[in-house]
Amino acid sequence: MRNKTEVTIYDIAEALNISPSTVSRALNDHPAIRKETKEKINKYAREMGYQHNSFASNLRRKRTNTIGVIAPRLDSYFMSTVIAGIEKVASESGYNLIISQSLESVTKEVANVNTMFKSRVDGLLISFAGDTEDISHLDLFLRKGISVIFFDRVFQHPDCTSIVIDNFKAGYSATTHLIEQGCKHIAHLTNSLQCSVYNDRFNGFKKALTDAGIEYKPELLFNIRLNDKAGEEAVKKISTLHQKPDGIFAANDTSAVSLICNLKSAGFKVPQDIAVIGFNDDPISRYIEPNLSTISYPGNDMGEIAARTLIDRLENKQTEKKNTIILNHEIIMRGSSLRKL
Amino acid sequence: MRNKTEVTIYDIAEALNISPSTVSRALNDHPAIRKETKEKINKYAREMGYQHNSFASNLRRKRTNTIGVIAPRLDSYFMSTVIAGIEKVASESGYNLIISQSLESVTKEVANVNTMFKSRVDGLLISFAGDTEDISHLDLFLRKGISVIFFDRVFQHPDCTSIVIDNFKAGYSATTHLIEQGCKHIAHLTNSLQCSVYNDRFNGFKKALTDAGIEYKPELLFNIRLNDKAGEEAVKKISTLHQKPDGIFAANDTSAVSLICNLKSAGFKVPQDIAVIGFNDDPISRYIEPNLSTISYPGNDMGEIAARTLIDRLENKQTEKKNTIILNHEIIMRGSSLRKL
DNA sequence: CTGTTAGCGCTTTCAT
DNA sequence: ATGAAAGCGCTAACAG
Repeated sequence: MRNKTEVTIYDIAEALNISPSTVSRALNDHPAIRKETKEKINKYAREMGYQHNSFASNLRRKRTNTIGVIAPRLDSYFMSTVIAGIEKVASESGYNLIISQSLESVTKEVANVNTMFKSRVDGLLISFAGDTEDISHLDLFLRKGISVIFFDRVFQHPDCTSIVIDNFKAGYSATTHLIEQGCKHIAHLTNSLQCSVYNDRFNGFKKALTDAGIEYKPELLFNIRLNDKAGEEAVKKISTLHQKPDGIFAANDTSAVSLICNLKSAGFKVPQDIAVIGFNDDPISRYIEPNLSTISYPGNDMGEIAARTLIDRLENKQTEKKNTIILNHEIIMRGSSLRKL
Repeated sequence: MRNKTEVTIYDIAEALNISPSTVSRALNDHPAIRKETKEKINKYAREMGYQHNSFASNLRRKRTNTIGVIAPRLDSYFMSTVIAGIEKVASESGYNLIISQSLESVTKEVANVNTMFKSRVDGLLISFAGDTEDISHLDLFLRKGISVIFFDRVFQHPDCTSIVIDNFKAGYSATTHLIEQGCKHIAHLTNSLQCSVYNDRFNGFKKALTDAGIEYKPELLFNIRLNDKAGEEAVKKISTLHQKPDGIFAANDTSAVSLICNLKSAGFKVPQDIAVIGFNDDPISRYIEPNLSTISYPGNDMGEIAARTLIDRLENKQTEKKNTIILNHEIIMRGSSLRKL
């Protein structure tokens, strides 16, 4: 497909009667090349339509200037802001990105990790699938000393920095907010607790209850898939309960919105009968009626910091090596939880 | 960072006392290698943790087995389904993906195209930014005979196949649906008409009006950015009109949903005062109240077909070379447009 | 400041 | 069915 007549540094060298190494250095802005020489070379290279061949370069330098990103899904609002943040920092620093999604399956995650390894990424950013139980699939990276940074859905590992928000505290805040609104019988809608973020939110939830003198009732913990069908299932579960909850903390906005819809269809008033708070500050939270209270999640910051941390390490600009970096969250109060309006 | 002791085909060759070429062939499942030899080599390679070095391979073969994808945005529901479709077909056929977004800016699009070219993708899939006026930035691809396929937001070009839905027909259907619901004074909310999809929808809109004996009124064409602020601006424009519209066809769901919210805040009843139909069948259309009528847009199919078309061409499995492939759409009727319910 | 030279790891023609 | 050898385009010692 490609034309055979690619312009190489040899062509430039020959035409300008200098050596290929000088051309290479000039093109890479090496300090030890005279300014005029550089200009001459750059000008000619541009004229000839020279294109840097990164394969040859990578092969030689044993680096790729590429960062791998693996996320559970790409198509949530939160994740798309994270990716945007990563992309910004990476491209500013001259790194390319390879992005893939595990679709919440550890099997695909393992495959993705292997692909990233074969692509010889210089470093890896990863947020784990919901059913990932251990991180031995990262061993091939860690054994070779290739940097791996976790974000959002993390595990504890001595060699890997994690970028997170304080999900415990956020879960605590969300629950406390419902309690302050007069809720006494609060349910929690969440995914498998295997996943760090959900487990932390759940623990924050429990602690808030305890601190308020409310007993935690296991039948009010709904473990379901937090997608757009979540509300349906949750309402089904609620209908089987003698005492209905008067407040629900949903661990993400997708499920919270679905929940509000289904609660309304089932005849519950939100927030009068049941108050709802979500998690993520997804734009949809501003369209549902009543507008959804939620926890804002700084996706952009998370992406930028994750990428910056990785790149600093790649370039040995290590500041202090922290094991966990915790970002701030905020609670956003809207109609769905404001019972005393 | 990387360990120095990468296992190469030379290491394997030496250990097994055969030539590197045989190892290379065996690893690539070349037919002219004895089965036992292959097995021996594969076994040893696995044991030694051999990893194929695609840079060396790419350098030598002058192919990358990589497809580039450029989209205006990654974070819409529609686009994420397209990407999912592309990824499925590409990975099934052994191709990697490089994905980037133009963020609706032709400047960034040009930069992305150049990056893709430097990355030496084997082929390119592209959907254009809203302000792209011509496609001369693709010349460096076309001049070298590298395949480019357009999807969704397309231009006409003799060398490039376009994968689209029939936006004219869809715009016609959407408008006709409003007319059938009794609307006589219909507005159209759309982006810059420079963009193929919006222009076609607009023309369908106009034709439907004409066919129904309704005069097209330029003051009912609202050219604005179709984001979550669109509704606000549209309602502002509506408030300046003597005769309010009784139906609005919005060219995407994001703007339609924002519009419904703002119409309601402004005291209009939807659909009684103003009926609304959107475009895309974004999940949010099922949450807004009343639920949004819309046009379903087969993102997954579009992605799969685009990738398949490109890969077939890369591998010279060209069936008939079509210039445009048109996918079917469907009209989805929900509450927001159903005035006679 | 610039040139010489030797690979990086792989594929592939040509030869056997 | 296998091997020898050349070279993809670039970089980086080392030498001057």
